[in-house]
Amino acid sequence: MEAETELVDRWRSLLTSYNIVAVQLERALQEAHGLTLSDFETLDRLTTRDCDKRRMQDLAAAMYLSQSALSRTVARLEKSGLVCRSHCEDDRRGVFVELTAAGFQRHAEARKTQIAILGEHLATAAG
Amino acid sequence: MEAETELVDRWRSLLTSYNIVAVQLERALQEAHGLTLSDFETLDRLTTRDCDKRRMQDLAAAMYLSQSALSRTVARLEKSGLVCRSHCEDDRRGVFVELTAAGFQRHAEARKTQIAILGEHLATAAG
DNA sequence: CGACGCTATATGCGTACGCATAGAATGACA
DNA sequence: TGTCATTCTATGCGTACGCATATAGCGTCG
Repeated sequence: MEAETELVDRWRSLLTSYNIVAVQLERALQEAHGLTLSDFETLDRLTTRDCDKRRMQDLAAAMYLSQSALSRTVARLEKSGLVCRSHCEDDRRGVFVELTAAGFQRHAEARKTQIAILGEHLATAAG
Repeated sequence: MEAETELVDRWRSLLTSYNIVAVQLERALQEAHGLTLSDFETLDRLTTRDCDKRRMQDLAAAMYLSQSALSRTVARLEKSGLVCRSHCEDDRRGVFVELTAAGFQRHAEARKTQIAILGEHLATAAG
């Protein structure tokens, strides 16, 4: 089947593009801001929506992380003072995650790094 | 800058596409064949070249893995009997990695799973 | 030959991950 | 109200990862 090798080639290409960018981005965010890629993505989800307060499940649905990984990511961010968690009043199983001022600021700084890395490596990677 | 948001959008798109496929592929390979995505990619690199015997450094260069991760991946594969390692005679620092018969077979089976998952999720993911 | 710098691979260590499950709160129904 | 299935988040556990470093072999220059 020719379709099979074409499919595999497309995947290989996606894999390569992703990793070229992700490796650089991960390293840059860690060194410059002490953030994991997941940390940054989580902050990013919290800024790019209309409301800065979101339930865990909404975040989880929008992200690629497993539920447990997201829980720990938010725990890390809270420990660093970048977000805070509060119980939802209507449904007390739920947890709201909210950006702090420090979280806003850290995200804004990290975004500059992100843009720089993307400019440097995404064009190359994506062809 | 409009160029910035366009750049970020492209990255977000790449990130999403990659993860949709990678998550499914990782799970399917693990469940059906007991292989990590890295395991499979390593086997794949060993079959798709003219020669089935490659040095670690050649593998490392072709892959996204760090050197240490590749070393451990090959160790796993050897423990499972899918590859074997042998010292290079010309340069005894070097290590050759060679597919075993079992490795060939496992790869061939896993490739069917790969194709199936790609067919199912790559089109959707890549749009 | 001997010391030194360089390269190739392996390993100690700490971290983020996913899976399975625990724990807490909800809603429905007897 | 009491029970029970369900939903939402957190956590125990084992695994793969990257970074830094150890180990082993190479080549050069004296």
